[in-house]
Amino acid sequence: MDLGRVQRAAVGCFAHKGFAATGIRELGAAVGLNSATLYHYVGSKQELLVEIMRRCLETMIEQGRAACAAATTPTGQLAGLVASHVGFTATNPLSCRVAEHELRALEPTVRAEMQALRDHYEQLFTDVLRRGAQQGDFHAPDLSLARLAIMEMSTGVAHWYRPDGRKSLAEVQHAFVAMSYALLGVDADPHSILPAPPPPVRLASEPTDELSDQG
Amino acid sequence: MDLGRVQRAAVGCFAHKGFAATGIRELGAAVGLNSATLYHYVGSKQELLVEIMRRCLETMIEQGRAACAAATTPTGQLAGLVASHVGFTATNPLSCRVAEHELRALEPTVRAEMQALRDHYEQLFTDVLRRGAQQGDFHAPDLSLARLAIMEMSTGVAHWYRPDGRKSLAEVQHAFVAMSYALLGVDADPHSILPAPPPPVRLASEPTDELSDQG
Amino acid sequence: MDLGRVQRAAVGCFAHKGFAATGIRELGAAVGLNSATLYHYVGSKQELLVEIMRRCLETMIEQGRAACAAATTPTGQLAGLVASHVGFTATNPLSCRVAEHELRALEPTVRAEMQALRDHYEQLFTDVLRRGAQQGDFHAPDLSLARLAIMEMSTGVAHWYRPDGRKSLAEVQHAFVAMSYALLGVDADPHSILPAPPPPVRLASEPTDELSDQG
Amino acid sequence: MDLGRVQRAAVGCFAHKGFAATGIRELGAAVGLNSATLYHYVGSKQELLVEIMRRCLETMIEQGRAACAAATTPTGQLAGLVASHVGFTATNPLSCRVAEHELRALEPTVRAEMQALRDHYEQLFTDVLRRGAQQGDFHAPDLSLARLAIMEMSTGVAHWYRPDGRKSLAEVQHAFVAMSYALLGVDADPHSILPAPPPPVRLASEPTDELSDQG
DNA sequence: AATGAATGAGAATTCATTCAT
DNA sequence: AATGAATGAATTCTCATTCAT
Repeated sequence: MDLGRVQRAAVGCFAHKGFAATGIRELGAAVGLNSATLYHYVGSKQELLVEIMRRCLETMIEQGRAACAAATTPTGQLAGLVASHVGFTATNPLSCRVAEHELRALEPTVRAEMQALRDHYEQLFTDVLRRGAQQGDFHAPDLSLARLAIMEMSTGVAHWYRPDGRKSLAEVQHAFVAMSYALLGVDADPHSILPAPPPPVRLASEPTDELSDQG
Repeated sequence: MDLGRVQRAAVGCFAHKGFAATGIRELGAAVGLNSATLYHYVGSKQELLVEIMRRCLETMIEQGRAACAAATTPTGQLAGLVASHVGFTATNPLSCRVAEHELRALEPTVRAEMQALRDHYEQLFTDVLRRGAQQGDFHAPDLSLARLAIMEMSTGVAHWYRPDGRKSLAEVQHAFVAMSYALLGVDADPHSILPAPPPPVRLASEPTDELSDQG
Repeated sequence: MDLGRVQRAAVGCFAHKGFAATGIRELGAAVGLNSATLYHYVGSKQELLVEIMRRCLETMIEQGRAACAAATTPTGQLAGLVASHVGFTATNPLSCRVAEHELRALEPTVRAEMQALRDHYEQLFTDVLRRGAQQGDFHAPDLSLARLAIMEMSTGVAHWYRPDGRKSLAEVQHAFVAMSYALLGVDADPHSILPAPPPPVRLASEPTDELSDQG
Repeated sequence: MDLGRVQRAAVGCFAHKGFAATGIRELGAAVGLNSATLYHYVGSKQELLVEIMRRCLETMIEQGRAACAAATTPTGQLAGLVASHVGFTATNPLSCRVAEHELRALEPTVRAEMQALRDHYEQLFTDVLRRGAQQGDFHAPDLSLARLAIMEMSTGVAHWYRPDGRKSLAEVQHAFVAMSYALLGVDADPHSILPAPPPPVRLASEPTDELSDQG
């Protein structure tokens, strides 16, 4: 029994029913513990959520930064960012959904902290887009609209991606890079630019199967 | 005092705090009623949510269908669908968010009903895309991926659009049609194809100002 | 059903079992209410205690001040104070015990407020003793020790007085004035000095019989 | 690590927060032990309290009896009893407060046992007073009232005495004997009668400093 | 001697809902 | 149309205690 299992059960429940609708007893049942025992692993229901979200957002930032550093041109960096984002989201769809939707469940202080992490992450995209536009690589009529579109469609991967689905992760990543290029009027071939994306990182909080998230 | 006000308060609360985290007393307070009095307007908390969601989804379908009927080519129909979707979402962002996120709060029976409405709505997009692909108007490497991307990015409008923002609604609609065309490899000029979109419909459940959704 | 009944039940329980050991369900049962219904009358368990204590202490101060004002000499004022204190304590023994013992159950802020009221009350005694000593009416070797002794023994009335006991309230009051005089070396006859003490004030929080404080 | 330290921590907590409001984990923390380890020293929370109270009450009885035996006249015995009581109370104020207030926390059986000890102790005072009255040494209008007053004011020492205070223990003892004489109309000089009181006994359960009773 | 993990019972409080007025 | 009073069920979290290690 370890914290990881508790987090996985929590993410399973939070993603499917929402934080507020998930009871602490339910979480205990999902890992086979009395609800009181959960408090040996977790300070409170809210702290449990915060740890999950923080780790998720911090990892996204790390991965995004690494992807930016791995390329030298804005075009390449954007490809890396999108591939990283899609890869991470597809690998940790439930954790990402929780991190996306449950900001509102947090008390103001921690909410601000988490919001800052998310803002920091989005800034990676904003910066790359700005640099690419300055260099004349991107030709979108409205850059900030394009950024929003790219981020929304990529984040949406969490809503439908299944690891056993019709397309491999690499294919999905490639398709989203191509779509991002299309949105930005980049005529380069994504294949030729995108470096082999690093293997996806799986969070400790991401449920490993579909068994633990029922209820 | 009427049902509309109750629904607007509810949508304000549900969108900002989530259905499960919103108390019935809180809703009463938001419209200046004792919680018991709410039950004169509403059968139960869940029914309140269901009515809101149903009206929202049904209207989306209506509008989507009308947009399809107003054009004769898949290219034009897609433009109409996207413009309609963006227009509706931007006009009713909170209602749309509720309809999008709170399916999970419903009991199985109604949830299935609502899910069916949503599926029906998405089918409008799927159909247009299929027809357009058959006619050779759309050239996306993966059509279903393109559909998901278009829907996610358009629905995302609910997350950031502000009526008093930098861009007019018509501009945003136009930009999203253009981006959809870009994703589908359509080289037509959206301006020349897009019929003047009908004026946006505002739901009775959509809060009218920013005052009622605090707390 | 009113707040008074709730307070009486609470004082009965708090006096006999202590605040911390008294459950909210128990309180509900004592007044014949579901525990949830208690929250219509009371903000929280702690607020219930605070209201009881505040009213008790404020009344003690009022009564003590009135007793001081009713006499012109320190000797007479002391008699009035002691008679008032004993009368009030004997009339509201359970409320007084709660006000005496449960300061520790309060959160720092309210505790400080209640402590201030108690200090204020004790100051009445301190002032009278000082004035009497200055005038040469009191001849105790140590005045502050005498004050402590007088207050402790008078407050102790709450621990043993029974309205149906062997002595009438007036007799007990008289005896305590006499004992206070003895402690202070006053040789006046209490009978001749003590004005007829005003009828004792009964708090709304004081249980009216021995029926409601079991459990 | 020994039982004494555990008892001292317990008395510190019980005196300041009350038995019911003190958690077993808190006690463990106060002595630097895991709460489970406490159960090597103590059978249960209640047993811990009982041992403390029993030892306290038994010692009071012993000391009181010895004081009575050390004098031959009721006047002298009373002086001894009061001096002993005040000395013991001032030396073990926290233990005495616990023994005084927490009877109510005990289950009926042990409560009866402890109550019997307390009754036994009070009987020492009652007996001396009765004998003194029979011999014409004491002239109080109401003897049982006088006994209550003497005991309450002496026990009250636990509420305010500080070893580093303005008066020495011997001075306080002497003052209380003198006040008792005053209450009983004894005109003897306490100085001439009171035998040198034995050195005060300190209980193993009495906290040794002000450090251990915080929290 | 010491502890981390575990638990059933119970703590205070809030919930959606009902109903007499 | 509106509400205060009422409640059973549920909430998060803490309790004293046990036990394998």
